[in-house]
Amino acid sequence: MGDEPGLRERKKQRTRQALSDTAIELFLKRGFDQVSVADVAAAVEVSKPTLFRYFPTKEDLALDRIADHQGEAARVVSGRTAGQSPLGALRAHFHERLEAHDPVTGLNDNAIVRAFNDMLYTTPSLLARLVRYSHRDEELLAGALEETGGSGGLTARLAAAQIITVHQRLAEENWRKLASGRTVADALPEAHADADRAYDLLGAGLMEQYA
Amino acid sequence: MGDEPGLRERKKQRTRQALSDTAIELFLKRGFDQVSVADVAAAVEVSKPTLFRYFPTKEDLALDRIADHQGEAARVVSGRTAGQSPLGALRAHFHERLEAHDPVTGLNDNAIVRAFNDMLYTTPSLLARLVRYSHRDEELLAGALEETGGSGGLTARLAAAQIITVHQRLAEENWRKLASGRTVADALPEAHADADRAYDLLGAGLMEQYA
DNA sequence: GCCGAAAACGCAACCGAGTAACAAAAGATT
DNA sequence: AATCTTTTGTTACTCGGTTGCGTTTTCGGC
Repeated sequence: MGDEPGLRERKKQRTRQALSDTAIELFLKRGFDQVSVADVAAAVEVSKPTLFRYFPTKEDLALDRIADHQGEAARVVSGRTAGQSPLGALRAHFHERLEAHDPVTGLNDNAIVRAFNDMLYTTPSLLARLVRYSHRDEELLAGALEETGGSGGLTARLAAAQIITVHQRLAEENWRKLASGRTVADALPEAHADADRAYDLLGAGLMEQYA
Repeated sequence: MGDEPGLRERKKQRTRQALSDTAIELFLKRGFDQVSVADVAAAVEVSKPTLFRYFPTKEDLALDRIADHQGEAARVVSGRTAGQSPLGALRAHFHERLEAHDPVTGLNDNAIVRAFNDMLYTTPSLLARLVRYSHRDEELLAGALEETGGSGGLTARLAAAQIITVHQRLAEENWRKLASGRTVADALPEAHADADRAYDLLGAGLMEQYA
């Protein structure tokens, strides 16, 4: 019953990791569009078809590093402490991530993370792929919300869509702050305030402002 | 000072139209991925580079027909009657479009429109391109909302993002209804109810349900 | 330790989207 | 009619992604 991965599996993991690492390194150094998949394959000493056996598209090659965040929002809702509301849990979690300078919040000035975010937000095809990822996130979140017995399926889907969208815009806003040269320390209080503003809006609706 | 379009301009318009029409016809008949841009160019008796001088990507070629809806939400807000709230104007407008069976609502069972929507929602690259269109829509709407003096820039952007997202989900929901074989007449009342539900949610927030 | 089945890989050729360079044609201008 | 400008066609190329096929590598049972 020795259930260790086995040699084959370990090699695959290593190849996969090498591809992702090398790709990101090259992308950050020369720019996403200035690096061909053939370049990456050559650098890892692997054939082009092999590369595509690991990653379905060039974009996935670049986004692998953030793919494990899949379903985070759903997990936060499902795993919230008793007596906590879904929205409350999400809000608290976002503030936590902000405090931890989690790259997903857009608020992180590690050089590599910043370069990565810059690449993300300035490369249309990556942004498009990212949208597909968040679409999956949205479905998962909708599922989790429906579990709470809150309301019908449509309501859950609408709520999930709004929440995921707002997260994206908050991250984008934070990235913009840093892109204009500010430091994390400087922008952090504002980021918290923005998040509160966003969650107040999500919770209480747009009526006060726009009706 | 005769300012009529001139022969050259007229020819260009006609070529552009022919490209879009022929492309959509072929796409609907054989499927987006089963038609190459070379096929379209050949059918219009135009060279491939010429085609790309009119449409930057294959996707734009397919989406040209719906491109004129750009900025509709923003126009509704800017052009609302005095005393009407932005949210109220958008809600009323959506109900109107629903009643008119406007394709943008997803609720239209004309054979061609349905085939077009099916193509849209089942072709990832088209969906991705559509996302970019709505991103522009969102910016325009955010601008219009800011004009109303409602609130700060971030609030306007968040509100715009939520509104556009909700529109998309409503259209998707309506498309789903028809895709499962129902008729417009049958689904229309539900679609109105869904829209009201969505706008209630937008206006009053998610608090009642999820907090 | 050996051997057969699977899995993974490399190679080479291919397809389709999109672009560049330059020459040819057609509309506009005087 | 001669000229200038805009648009077009041709050819050839790059790059992302796929396919077919033969070869190597690992795994499992013996």
